[in-house]
Amino acid sequence: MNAVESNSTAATRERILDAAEALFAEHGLAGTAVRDIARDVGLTAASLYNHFDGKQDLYEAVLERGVRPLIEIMQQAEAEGSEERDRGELIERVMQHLGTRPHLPRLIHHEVISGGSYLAKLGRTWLRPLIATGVAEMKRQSDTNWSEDEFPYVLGAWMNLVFGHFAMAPMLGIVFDNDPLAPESIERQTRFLQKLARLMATGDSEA
Amino acid sequence: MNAVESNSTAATRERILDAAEALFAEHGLAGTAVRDIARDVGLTAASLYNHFDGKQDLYEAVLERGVRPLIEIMQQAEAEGSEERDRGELIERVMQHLGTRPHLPRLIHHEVISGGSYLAKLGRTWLRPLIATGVAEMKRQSDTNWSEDEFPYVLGAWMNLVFGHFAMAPMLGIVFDNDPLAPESIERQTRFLQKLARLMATGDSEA
Amino acid sequence: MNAVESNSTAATRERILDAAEALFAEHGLAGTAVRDIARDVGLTAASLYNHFDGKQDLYEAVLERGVRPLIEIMQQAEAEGSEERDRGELIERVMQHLGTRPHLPRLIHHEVISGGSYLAKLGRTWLRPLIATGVAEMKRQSDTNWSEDEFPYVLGAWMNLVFGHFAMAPMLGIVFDNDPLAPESIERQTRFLQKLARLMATGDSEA
Amino acid sequence: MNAVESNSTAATRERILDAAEALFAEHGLAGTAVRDIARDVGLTAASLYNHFDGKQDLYEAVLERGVRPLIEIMQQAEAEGSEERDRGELIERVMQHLGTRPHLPRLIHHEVISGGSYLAKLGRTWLRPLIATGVAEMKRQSDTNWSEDEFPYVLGAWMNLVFGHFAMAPMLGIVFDNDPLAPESIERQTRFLQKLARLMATGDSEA
DNA sequence: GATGAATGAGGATTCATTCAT
DNA sequence: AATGAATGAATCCTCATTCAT
Repeated sequence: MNAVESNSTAATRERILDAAEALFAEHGLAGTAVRDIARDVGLTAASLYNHFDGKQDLYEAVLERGVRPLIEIMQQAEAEGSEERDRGELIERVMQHLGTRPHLPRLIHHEVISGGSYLAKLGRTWLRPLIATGVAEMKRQSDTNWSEDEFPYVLGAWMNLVFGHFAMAPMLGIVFDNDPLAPESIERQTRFLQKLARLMATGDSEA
Repeated sequence: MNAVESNSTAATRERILDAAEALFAEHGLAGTAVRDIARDVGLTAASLYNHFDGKQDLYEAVLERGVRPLIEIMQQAEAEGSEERDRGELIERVMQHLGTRPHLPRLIHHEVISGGSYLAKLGRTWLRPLIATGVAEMKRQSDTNWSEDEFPYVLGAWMNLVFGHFAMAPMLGIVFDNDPLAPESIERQTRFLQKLARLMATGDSEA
Repeated sequence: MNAVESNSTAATRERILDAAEALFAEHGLAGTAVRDIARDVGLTAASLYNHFDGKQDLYEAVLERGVRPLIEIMQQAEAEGSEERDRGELIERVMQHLGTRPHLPRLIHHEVISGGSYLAKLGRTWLRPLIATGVAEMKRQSDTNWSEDEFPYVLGAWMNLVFGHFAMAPMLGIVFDNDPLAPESIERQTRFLQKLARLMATGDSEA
Repeated sequence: MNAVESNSTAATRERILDAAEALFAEHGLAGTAVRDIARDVGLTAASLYNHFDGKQDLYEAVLERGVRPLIEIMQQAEAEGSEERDRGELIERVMQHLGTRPHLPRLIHHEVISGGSYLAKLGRTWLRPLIATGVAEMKRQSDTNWSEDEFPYVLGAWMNLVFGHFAMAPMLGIVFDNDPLAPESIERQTRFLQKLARLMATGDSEA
């Protein structure tokens, strides 16, 4: 009974996180009402406080849950070493993951744009080490069009290209009259980015 | 005297737009309090209502004022015809303009991410025609690595690269420890994008 | 020029009173915005203050202008003496006047129901003397069904019958599917009240 | 416990309705501040929103609660059939009820005068059927002074006489120097109206 | 006499949060 | 764990009024 009970509450917690993620992604922290999150879960606002300490706490839990797998993908790629690693494969993994959690990029964009308090943690603690590795990696590669002081720009560009596809989806959908979040759109964007990666690295689109 | 008078009231309107632009860009529509905009202008919230019909109206005026010059830059480039036009020059013009109005990309990101009501107008009325021209243009060029059905992805990528630099500035600043909005950062990003443009078009970074 | 000028301002004053009368009658003092009155006259709210000291002042001017002719009708009837006076004729005169100023009864109802400050003046200064005369008059008449202590009820009934027709017009219109303010409706109501007056006085509908 | 709980919250709702009824009757919808209603109940304005959806909703609930018993009295009288029914008794019942809820007539007057949105419902849904029955009833009676096309005027007159006594109470109180809402005043007005009813029906005040 | 701009006061409503049940 | 009720703090907005022009 206890197990079931705590299963059930863990499930509730997760459902709250799901609802919150969707709403925070769409309306941002300020634009999302606790009551609306609760409603989407089938609860009262008061009940949320049995699971989270407050709106801010819930928001951070959503970010945490969303960002962690991304970090892990990057760290794993880093750990696998440069030999086995394939630029294209990393792109694919990240795109695949974001296709599963399409709210995440918008969530992060909101946070970044607003210069939220979670931003520093995100940037300094997680992104910076990864970037360092990325730069180190680029240095070791010889087949590149970029000089060392251009590396940050290359990495920034990748960040914008990958996240932008998801975050700007509503606009892209209108402009190009398709759904950028549909699996096949993600697939095509993945291939496009892989091709671009080859171009950027070697100037050879078939490399 | 009359000129001064209308100068003064027009100036007030402009000052309100300035303050609103900064706050909306940082906190979004929901996260910005009318009273805070007013305070930044040195007015009471009530006074704003002598100049705008409400928060929503003000928000749209800010977007309108911000987006219009962008559209004009694009339309002008389009009008100049393909001979005289230089890919690199368009990138430079847009980057220069956004350097002047660094709030704009965040503003647009907010709007896009939230799927705001202004979005449809933005996309359908202004962006789509420009995209159409862009696509037509790409078709006419032979020195390209891209097939026709990849064009939208190329154009989407450019949108994300240009706007992303400004919108994600807070994060980039933390990660790379510099100020992406500083003139020389913008300059370098411009050169980076121009180089990338050459790569994307021909696979030759020195083209 | 001066004469024209002051004519024109007097006319403006009157137009303001007209607009205010209509709005106050419909929405009451609290429910009417100064700006709406101004708009109906083609002015700005600020301009009203060139003609009236404020909302309250304007309201009282409207009441004053509306009530005065009523008082005069009553006083004139009183002055004419009992011989020449005809119950039916007084009813007719009042009904005719109210047909001309159909807002007045609603205006007065608002004031009465809210126990407004003008009420006491209205009641004590003007109505009470008239009532006194009315009572005296009824006493002198022998052809009546009413005892002396019923007189106030009779007079109150008349007040409600006459004013009610106009004040309750919106409801009567719905219930009976006609327009109680149309001249012929007023005409018929007048004849109805005259017949009722004969009944009340003598019990004889043909008297 | 549950019963107490739901008693307590239902009681709060009722207390809000009581306070709102009094204030709406005196100042109308526009003239009444939600905060004042709350204060009279011993609550914060925000708390009212736990019980009602807003000012308008509360207003309609007050009207609904007030009008329903009236409708029921009329429908019951109608159902009892004409034999057992006594004109005088219906008058008495209505007067007695209004004596209990003296705010009601002013409330309705406000609504009628302002042509409020509840008015149509009131008139069309409830009053019109009753009027139809009233007219049918009058037709069946032979001892009357009125022709068929006068019936609406007779019924309108009754409406004004009964409601007017309460709605115009503040003015009547000043003019006749008594309290029209005191039980004995209501009693006397009832007897006056009954006598008037006999006069109107047969021309015989002793019938 | 008319008006645009400014404002203090207030007014309806929302919101995050607490707490007793 | 869930909730109805309560609330202080905000938020958007309206309003009557003033004043310089």
